[in-house]
Amino acid sequence: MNLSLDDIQQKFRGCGLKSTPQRTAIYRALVHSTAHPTAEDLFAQVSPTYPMLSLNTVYYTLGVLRKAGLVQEVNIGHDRARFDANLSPHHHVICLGCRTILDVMDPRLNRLTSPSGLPKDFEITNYQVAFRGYCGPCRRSPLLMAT
Amino acid sequence: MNLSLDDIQQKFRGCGLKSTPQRTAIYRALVHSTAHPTAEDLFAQVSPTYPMLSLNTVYYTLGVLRKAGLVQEVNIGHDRARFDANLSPHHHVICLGCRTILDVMDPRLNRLTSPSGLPKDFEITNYQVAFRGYCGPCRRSPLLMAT
DNA sequence: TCTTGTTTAGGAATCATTCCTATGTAGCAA
DNA sequence: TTGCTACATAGGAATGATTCCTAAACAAGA
Ligand SMILES: [Mn+2]
Ligand SMILES: [Mn+2]
Ligand SMILES: [Zn+2]
Ligand SMILES: [Zn+2]
Repeated sequence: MNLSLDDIQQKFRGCGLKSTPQRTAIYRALVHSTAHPTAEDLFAQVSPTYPMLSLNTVYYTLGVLRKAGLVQEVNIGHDRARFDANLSPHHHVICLGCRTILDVMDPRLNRLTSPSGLPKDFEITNYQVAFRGYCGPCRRSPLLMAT
Repeated sequence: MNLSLDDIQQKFRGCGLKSTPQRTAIYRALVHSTAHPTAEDLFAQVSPTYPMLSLNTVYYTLGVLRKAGLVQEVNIGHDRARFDANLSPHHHVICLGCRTILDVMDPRLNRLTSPSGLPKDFEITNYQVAFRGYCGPCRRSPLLMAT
């Protein structure tokens, strides 16, 4: 993941998106992260360089990028939304202790066939596997384990 | 799913849970549903028979039942929480139009092996496959399709 | 029956996200 | 280069699901 500012502007133009400093910075922070950050995480990361940045703009920008297909929302749990600029087909493993989300790129998981027992007229567009468990550090300090 | 009131009281006692009319009614409504209802759905369903019921109690009860292992939260999207009393290992298919959640019982999905590329000390406790797409009715009225 | 810890109802609080709106600006065309 | 216009931004208010708080009710065991 090493996109230059020019690459990003290129990408924005290709999608018919205006290129603004805030938008570029937010997308860049997301592309360079593998942590599946929240809107607030991104706000905290970009804020120092753009002190006027509003959290609202982060939400708006993420919405725009999502509609443009540059960003996906990772739907883990019903708590706060987390975002991912990694568009290659992949899956996730979530630590129930620290809520870390790791990418799972195992190609075997991308070859699941349509499941049996579906209504015939249901059309599946994609699927995602979510593994849950506890990472090493969280296993060693079980005090913090969530229910 | 045809649990009598006695069966439910039995089950509660087996888990060390007190048996109250509200708790029984809420669990019964959930057991008899395959719609993965929200707390408010359950409140609306049980309310007519218990006019004094508080939505708060529904949340509290669902929390108790979840901790007791009688109910699972189905983590689809980060919007409102939906609940499931079906404890047999199964997966879900979600219609992105009407947000319906259907059970997927295909046994092949319960035999996925641990994915490659995980940190060695990560311990996976379970996983869930979420298929997304559009059901027949939603495909035929694309006006309502969500982004 | 008495006691006690749990459960309930209802109201207030929280907090992520969305809505509203005035101002700013990117990108295009003259 | 300049001006226009639609889109973007900031900031404050509103929303809505969920949680917190507290007093009263009650299930279950002694
Ligand atoms: Mn990812
Ligand atoms: Mn289910
Ligand atoms: Zn962890
Ligand atoms: Zn549908």
